[in-house]
Amino acid sequence: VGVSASQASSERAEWVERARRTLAEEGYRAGEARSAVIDVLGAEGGCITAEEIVSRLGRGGRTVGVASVYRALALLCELRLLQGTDIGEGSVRYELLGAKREHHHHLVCDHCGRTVPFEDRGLESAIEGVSRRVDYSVAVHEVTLRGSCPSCRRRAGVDS
Amino acid sequence: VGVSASQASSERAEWVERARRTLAEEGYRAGEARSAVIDVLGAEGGCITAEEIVSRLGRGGRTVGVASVYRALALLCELRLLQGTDIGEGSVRYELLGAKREHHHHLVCDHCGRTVPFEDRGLESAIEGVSRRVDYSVAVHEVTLRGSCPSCRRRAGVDS
DNA sequence: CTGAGTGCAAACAGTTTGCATTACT
DNA sequence: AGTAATGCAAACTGTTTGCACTCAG
Repeated sequence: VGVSASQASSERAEWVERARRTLAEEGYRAGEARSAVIDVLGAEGGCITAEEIVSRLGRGGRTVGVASVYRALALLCELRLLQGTDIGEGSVRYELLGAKREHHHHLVCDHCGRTVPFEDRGLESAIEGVSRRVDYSVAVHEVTLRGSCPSCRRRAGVDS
Repeated sequence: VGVSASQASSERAEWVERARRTLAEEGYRAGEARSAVIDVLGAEGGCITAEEIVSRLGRGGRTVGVASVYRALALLCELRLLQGTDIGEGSVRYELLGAKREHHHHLVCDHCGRTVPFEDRGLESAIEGVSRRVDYSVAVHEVTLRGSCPSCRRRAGVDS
């Protein structure tokens, strides 16, 4: 359906390794919190919120302060290893950025909140077209599609 | 540039009138706060945050509690007179919904926060295409383009 | 009159910041 | 050793809620 599921785990492992390397190269230390956050991001493959990371870490026995998680996320964004997008749920979801700089967007279920990524070449080129035409110089873009996921639609009868 | 400026004031006046009528028809009372919020929305033509409405009201001498503003906005959204979109600034921007159900999206300046609406047929059809293809049933969509507005670009030299 | 609507202040959620402590390198 | 990184708690922002008061119908 033009929808990409989560990346292969090899890809995610590669991201983790690249993140560590980049951090080191840039002179940042590998502290407990930072490493833990990178591990979770790698394990999850992105599309995750700060809170989800904190709770996942807590469950895994690694107690990490929220502040450190936010600081780690901010740093990874700054180093272009991660990108945060506000899908309008009140919290930001973070996506791994690969070398391929793939653009994907989000499909959000208004009922259960289930969020899945998708990508579409036609959409990208339409956006490129608009970007060229407007007087802002566009650096990034975000697209969110909202509706009902298959299971909520089935469960609730009519959609939306 | 395919960018629509703000609607004609007649259109906004029409919206105000329709909002009042709809509210009355649905059995809601026309209290001070509610009316004031509708007036501001009509005067601004949309693309405004709750806080902006509060401060605009304050400046105009009408003291309205934040809570009432949020409640009025929620009600208008429920009645499909208004649509809130989270552009990722931390606050939600509200747009008047006309009978024409026009789709516009946002161009946000990452430096000064200046937000302008735009519309693009090609983008809409690309989105319709994706919507048809995915397994969610898509009800609404939001697109945000981020970058530098002309004046920030001029002021800061290089963009983004 | 009477309850819908309002304002205030307190509560909340997500995120950020100050600061003393910890632990990479 | 020395400083970057961390954790805690307190601050902050945008939004929501509880509750007594008020005013539109």
